[in-house]
Amino acid sequence: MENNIRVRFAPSPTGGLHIGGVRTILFNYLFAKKHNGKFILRIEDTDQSRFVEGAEDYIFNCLSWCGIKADESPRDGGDYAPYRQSERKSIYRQYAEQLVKDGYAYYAFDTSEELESKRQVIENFKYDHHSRQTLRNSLNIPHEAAESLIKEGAPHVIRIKMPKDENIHFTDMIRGEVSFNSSEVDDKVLLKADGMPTYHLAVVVDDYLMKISHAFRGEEWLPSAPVHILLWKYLGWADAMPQWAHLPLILKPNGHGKLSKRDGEKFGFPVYPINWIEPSSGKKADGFLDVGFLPEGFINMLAMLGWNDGTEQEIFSMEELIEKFSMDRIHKVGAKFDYEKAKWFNAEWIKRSTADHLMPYVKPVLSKHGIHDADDEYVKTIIDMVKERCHLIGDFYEQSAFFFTSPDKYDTNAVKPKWNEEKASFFKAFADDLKASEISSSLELETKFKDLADAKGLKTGDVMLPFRIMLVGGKFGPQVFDIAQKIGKAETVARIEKALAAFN
RNA sequence: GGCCCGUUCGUCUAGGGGUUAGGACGUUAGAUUUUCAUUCUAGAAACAGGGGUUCGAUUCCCCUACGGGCUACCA
Repeated sequence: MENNIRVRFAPSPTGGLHIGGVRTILFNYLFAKKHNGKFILRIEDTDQSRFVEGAEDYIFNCLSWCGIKADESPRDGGDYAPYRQSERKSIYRQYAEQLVKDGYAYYAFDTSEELESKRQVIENFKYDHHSRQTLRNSLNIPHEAAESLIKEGAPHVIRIKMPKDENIHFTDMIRGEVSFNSSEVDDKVLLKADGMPTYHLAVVVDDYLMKISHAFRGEEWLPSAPVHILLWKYLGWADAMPQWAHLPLILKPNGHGKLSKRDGEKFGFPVYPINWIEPSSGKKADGFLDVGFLPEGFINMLAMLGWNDGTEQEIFSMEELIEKFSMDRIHKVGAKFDYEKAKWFNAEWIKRSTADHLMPYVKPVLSKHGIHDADDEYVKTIIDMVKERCHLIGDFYEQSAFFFTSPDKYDTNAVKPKWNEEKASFFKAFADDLKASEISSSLELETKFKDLADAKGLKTGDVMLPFRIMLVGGKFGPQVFDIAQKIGKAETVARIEKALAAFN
């Protein structure tokens, strides 16, 4: 089915893509897919001073891990290439000049330093309809003078000339009617001195040229929406203007401000999908992938932060999200991030996943801890045995290491106080007994264990825990006889004998 | 400061003129698991405040308070 829904997002490769950005992208993507439209990814790399090498790859890696693929992007191509703003530089100037010619914008020659010093002297200084008459711009100096200044190569920017006291209103898909008074908004720079456009110009020009139908972005853009609305009008494209949606922000867990990149370290949870090396400090910040999230759990958690389908369902796959997604159920308010709940989503996904699906995630974890050559089928049965007690992928190591290696340390506090000669002799006899017999099921093993305990005049309960400690090392793990059966008779005997030596 | 957006358990949220205000995370207690986790059962826990409108307001309107966003030649 072909339609004209074209949704876009434009991340900037200036710093890692954090979860707020990913969620905005996710909502863009869900809406596009829901309506059989196209999801377009443009790269906002016009701020060269903050551009970070490798950051664009990083964005694509993150999205790929999340299972989000753009229909058009610098990587995937499309009808409106190029998709990097830096490569579209030549396009923007002509539109900025057109605005100047039509009287909607002007050249300004003030340097950043000059404006900065004004800001320090004048409280709440704004470049607006009041102050522009006193500043160095083409509205105040003769036309010819301005022209020649530009010819001489004098540094200049192009600013929008915001009208005085005009009511600018538009309909936001999430907030409904929103209105601003144009006098409140300053004369934003559209084209910078280096010839690059600012976001304000670029977003309008690109959205127009790329035939974008829906423009979704974070709530932090709401105050500059009037600039963009005016630009659509001034460029004569009012009829083609996309529908707007300003998505709520993700807030810090304590509610004080929007979640920032530094909060990961501060609060002890990841803020990036996959690990990101902060260019300024060289510090590596683990991502959700690194701490053991499944992409399904991550996406599910993000989607539920500010959206729900109106039922009590909380677990959604990407396919279900696409099917059930609707704009009118997106919240207006920012949501505080809750890492505990995030982990719960992940645990649910681990429990619901098959061993086959989990294999590629679990294997590297085991291998990191030196468990390399385990048989795949064996690992799969182990995964099914322990997955319900794992919240993060890394938990698979602690929960299953004893299936592969004999414990080196024992929780002796759990055994020692009640340890005695009788128990020692029971285990010795049990080990000897095992050596001499064929065991095929855990039930058979259990019966043998209990019978022997009876014969020795011991309560089964008194020797169960020591047995577990011998096999596992601690008070955790699945059914003890299942473990014994899994690791096999020889290994069970070996572990009993090894532990016996350690306990005495 | 100005402008904009918002406010239901600690957190994520459902609801909507008359409800015992529902669910989930977390938390507490209990059961199951002779361990731990899972699972199950039960409990504590919310409509920011004040004015209207109305027979009736958590729901609609206004004000206040509080929170968030923006206020760059950053996005």
